[in-house]
Amino acid sequence: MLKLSKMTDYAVVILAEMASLDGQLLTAGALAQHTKVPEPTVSKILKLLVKQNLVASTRGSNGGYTLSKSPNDINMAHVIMATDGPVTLTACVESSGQHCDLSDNCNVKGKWNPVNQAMQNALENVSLQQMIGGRA
Amino acid sequence: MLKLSKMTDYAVVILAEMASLDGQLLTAGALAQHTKVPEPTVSKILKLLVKQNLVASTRGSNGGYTLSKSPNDINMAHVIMATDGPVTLTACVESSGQHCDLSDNCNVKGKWNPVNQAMQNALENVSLQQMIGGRA
DNA sequence: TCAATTAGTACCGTTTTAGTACTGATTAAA
DNA sequence: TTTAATCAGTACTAAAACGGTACTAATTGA
Ligand code: FES
Ligand code: FES
Repeated sequence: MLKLSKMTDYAVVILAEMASLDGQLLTAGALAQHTKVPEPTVSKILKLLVKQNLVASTRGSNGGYTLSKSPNDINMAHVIMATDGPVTLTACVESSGQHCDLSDNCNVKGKWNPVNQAMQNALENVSLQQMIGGRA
Repeated sequence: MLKLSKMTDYAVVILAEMASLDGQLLTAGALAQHTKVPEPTVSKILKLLVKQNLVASTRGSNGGYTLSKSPNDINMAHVIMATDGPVTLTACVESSGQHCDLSDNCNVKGKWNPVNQAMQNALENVSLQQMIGGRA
């Protein structure tokens, strides 16, 4: 249905909360309370975001999470990559690595690539800062 | 994963085949043979496309399907609408009609709307003609 | 009447997704 | 050194979405 997963939706809400309290080290539990997203899910998402270096974690007692970049430098394409994997509109997009059954006698082979790229670009041009209402 | 369904993928392949044989009345079976898409699936997709007035059907013996518009006037957003429903990136996009659990204290409410619109526009600007390789 | 063909609906099996649970590693503080 | 808090990683389960199929009804030309 050309939709984002709930994970991505949640991830943006969580990131937005972190941005609004920038600099603070927040635990998964605290973020769950603030955002009303179930805590185990928050934890799961934060781990994914750490892997993409969108947030930094501090382990141990008094640990927590904080943004590892400025909200201006975090874009939606990157967040989606973290939670849902790369943007690949169809199985036959080059970057997908997958093989399409129809590729032998397909009359639209490769034609999705530029469309896919356009989507990617559009998402890269939306920053977390914009998602929390800022202009820049 | 921000991907299109296989249905949409197939639909475009089928439409492209129809475009390349423009004017001819083609049965679901014939299109299945040409495209290698399983026939029942072809039938299902054609029915969806008829509902959106992208193809016209003729019933009865010697019946079949044909494009109801020029390939220039068929765009990907419309095809996606036929096979997957409207483009709604997240549950909280205005046009989705759905209600988001987090909407009460959500700090990114409504912020997906322009992004969603950008996607929609990008898809509207890709015609079937372009998908079959034509410039215009 | 008969055969071809689309229309509509309903169903099932598989895959994907969301959510949960559990164990292990790290760190600060008592 | 012990304890408690916290993140890391993995594995599992339940629910939803999706792809595919089957079946019946309606339409039309011969
Ligand atoms: S639909 Fe996959 S290669 Fe064309
Ligand atoms: S995430 Fe749904 S309203 Fe904000």
